[in-house]
Amino acid sequence: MPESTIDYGYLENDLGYVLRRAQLWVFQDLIRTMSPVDLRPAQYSVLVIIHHNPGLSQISLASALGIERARLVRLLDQLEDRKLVERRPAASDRRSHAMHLTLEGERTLASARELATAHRQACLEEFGGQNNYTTLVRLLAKFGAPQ
Amino acid sequence: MPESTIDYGYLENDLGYVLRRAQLWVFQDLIRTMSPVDLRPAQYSVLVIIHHNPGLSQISLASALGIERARLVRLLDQLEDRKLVERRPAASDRRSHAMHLTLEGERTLASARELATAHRQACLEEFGGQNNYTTLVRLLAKFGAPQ
DNA sequence: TATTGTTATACTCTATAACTATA
DNA sequence: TATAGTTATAGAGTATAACAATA
Repeated sequence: MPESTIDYGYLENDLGYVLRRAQLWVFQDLIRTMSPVDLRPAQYSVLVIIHHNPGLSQISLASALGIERARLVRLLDQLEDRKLVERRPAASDRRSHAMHLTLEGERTLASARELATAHRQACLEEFGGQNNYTTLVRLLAKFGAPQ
Repeated sequence: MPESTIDYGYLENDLGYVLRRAQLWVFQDLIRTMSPVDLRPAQYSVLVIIHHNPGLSQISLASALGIERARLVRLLDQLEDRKLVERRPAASDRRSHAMHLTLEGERTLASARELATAHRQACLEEFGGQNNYTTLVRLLAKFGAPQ
């Protein structure tokens, strides 16, 4: 039975359903385009946030990414094993770590950024142009955004 | 260090990042509002598709949902254990199953539908109105949609 | 040979609770 | 007491490969 005969009911007007389909597509394309630097979406976003906020704590980082601090620990373990990030002792609070990118981390992020350009272009084309893309990002940014 | 000092860099203009944040919010709200009928988003969408396409095969169902057929097996096992769906032998192809909702499955879906109304209302309010919601769904439906 | 459903495996991600060392 | 980081566990979801029954 071909897919074209499927009736999606009200699911095709369900925000959760279309969000999931879209995110699946975008993440798969991101994973594919990032494969030369071997970064998954979560790892990439960790590097971006640390780059723009050197010295921030793990709890701030987890909050910015919208993930649990327990999940962040293993993410950072992997990136630290690959010598891309560093946990340094925080000056003011000895419980806390100050997160920094290593030189290689900065280099990897720079490469990732170039690859991200190709990914963004793929999204633009898949989606139907700059205007729709911009509108979409603007509308989505209102949801669950860290204030 | 308060979150308000975080610099998200270009991440806040990254489609994958905002998609993930939005989906997280919507799914969490959906899980919360569906808790009286104990259905997760994937389970709910299974019931919806079967209801609108009684007798369809597992492979068609998996394709409609954008999940692997191996993943669907366990989803259906759970729902069948709860007597919400039935795998019946397909008339034309003895390899295949014809999926149906039980009477209790139809009742549960009807309850879920009513709860979904509250969820939709929560999304509308979180997001900022019917117009934005409709625009968003329309733009997202172009991504990775089954043709 | 190819397809449908199944089983198995490995990995990612989410959600929680509890522990330690500091505050 | 509360907080930052960690460890452990359970479940959900994703991605593959292989298998039996059937086409």
